[in-house]
Amino acid sequence: MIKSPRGTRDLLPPDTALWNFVEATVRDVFRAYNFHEIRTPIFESTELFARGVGEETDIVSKEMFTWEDRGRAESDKGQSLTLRPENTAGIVRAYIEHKLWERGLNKFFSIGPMFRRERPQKGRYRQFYQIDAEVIGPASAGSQSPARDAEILELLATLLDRVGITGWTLELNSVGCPADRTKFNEALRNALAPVVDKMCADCQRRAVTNPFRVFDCKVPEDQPIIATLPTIAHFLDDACRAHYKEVKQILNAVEIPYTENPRLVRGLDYYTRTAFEFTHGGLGAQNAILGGGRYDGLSEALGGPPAPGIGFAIGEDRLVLSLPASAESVVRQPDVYIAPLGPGMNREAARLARELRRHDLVVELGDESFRLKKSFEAADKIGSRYILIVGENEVAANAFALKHLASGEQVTIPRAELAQKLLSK
RNA sequence: GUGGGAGUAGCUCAAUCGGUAGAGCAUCGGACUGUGGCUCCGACGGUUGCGGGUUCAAUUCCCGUCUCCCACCCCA
Repeated sequence: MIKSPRGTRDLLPPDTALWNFVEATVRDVFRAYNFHEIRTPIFESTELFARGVGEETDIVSKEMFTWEDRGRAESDKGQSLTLRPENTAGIVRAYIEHKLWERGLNKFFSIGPMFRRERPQKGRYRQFYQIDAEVIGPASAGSQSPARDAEILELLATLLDRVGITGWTLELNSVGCPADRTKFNEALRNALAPVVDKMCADCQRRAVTNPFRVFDCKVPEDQPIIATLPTIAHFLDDACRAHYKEVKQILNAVEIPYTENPRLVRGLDYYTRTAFEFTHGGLGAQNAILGGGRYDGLSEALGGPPAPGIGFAIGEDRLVLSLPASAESVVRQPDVYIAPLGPGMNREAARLARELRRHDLVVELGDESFRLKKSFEAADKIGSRYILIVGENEVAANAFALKHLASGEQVTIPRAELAQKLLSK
C-alpha cells in the first residue's frame, strides 16, 4: 500500500471543517486590521533562503527540501530550487521584485504549507501549515514604529481569543541590533568560559555551538550558574531600549498581558529588536503556537532597499491542536434528505433537490433503489433535519411527505411551500 | 540526525508457555415490499506494518527496515 510520505498527513472531514473555521476567523481578524492577502510560490530559488534565513541556521543547513531544476533552457539548467521552509523570505522577495515600497506601508497575510525535513513528532510535521503576516515598507511610512509591533501583538491576542484558544501566554523580548548581539554573544562566552566545565554535557556543547541555548537547560544543578549569566537586556543600545519600552507601554495601554522573557531568542538570523512567542500547554515539547519578530535588515540582506518589517508565523497545525474539545462540531448538517421511492423517481428527486439548493438549503439525495427503511437510516446517519419522500402518490398529488427526524412529526406539503417550510427553522 | 516505546479487521483493543487470529463498535444483508433511531439473527472484513532468520510450528523469539508516538536537537 502506498502511504503518505513521512511527516505528511491527510486532513479529512470533519477535521477540515475545523480548519476552515480557523481560516475564516483569521481572515475576519486580518480584515479588521487592514491586512491583505498575498500568495507567493511554494518553491523559490535556494539562494533566497540561504541569504534570507541564514546559512548557519538549522533550517537552511539541514532541513530544506532542495533539488536541481532539469529545465531544458540553459538558463534553468542547474538552478537550485527549494520548497519554502518559511514564508517571510518569499514575501520580502516579492516586496523587492514588485517595488512595493511605492505603495507605502504593506500589511500582508498569507496561509499555506511550508516544508522542513525534520523528524516528525506531535505538532511537528514535514509539511505543515502557517498563517503568516508581515508589515513592511520604507521607514518613512512608519514601518519601524513600535506602534506596528504592538499592533501585531494585539492582533494576535485578538485572533487567539476569537478562534477560542484559552490559556495562552505571550512571551516578549528584544534581541536588539546585530551589533548588540555581537557584544552580548562575546560577553556570554566570556561568562561561560570559567564555569562551563561544571555544567551538564548538553550545556558544554551549547556553549560552543550556540551559547544562547544554554538558557534552555532544564538540569536543576545548572540553574544557579545560569542565573548569573548576562542577558541581552544589558546590551541593548539606547534606540533599541526605547523601542522595546514603547512596545510594552502600548501593550499596557491596550491591556494585553505579556511575560518578559529575556532569554527568548529566535532561530532565524534575520530577527532584530522585538521577538515574541505565544505558547500553550498541551502541545508537548513543541509548545509554541506561533513566533515572530522584527527584521529591520532583511530587505537589504536580499539586495533590496532599506525596509524595516515585522511579522509572525502561526503554526496552524498547532493552533488546531490547541483548540478546546468543544470546538469539534462545526460541520453544517444537511437540512433535508430526499428519498426517491420506486422506479423513475430519481428524476423528480433531482428536480426537487435543484429547487431546494437554489434556496441555499443543504440537500442530500438518495436513490430510487433504496427501500424506504434504508433511506431513513441514511438520513439519520448524516444527521439530516428532515427527510422528504418522493413516491408515486406524492408526485401525483404534487405534494410531498416531509418528516422531521428528531420529533417524528410528519406533514404533507405542497411543492410550492417546501422551500419556505425548510427555511423556517 | 540521536535515543526510547509502539505497530493485530475501517476504529478501539484481546490472543496464556511459541501451537490453525478473536471481541466490541462500524459496514452490508435479513427479521420488516411506503416510515428511521431500539432489539434480534447473519454476513463481510486479516500477507498480524514490510523483509529475512531460528523452529515441526512465529502475532509471540532474533535481526533488518518502514511508519507513528515520546524525548533530544530545533522550530511553527
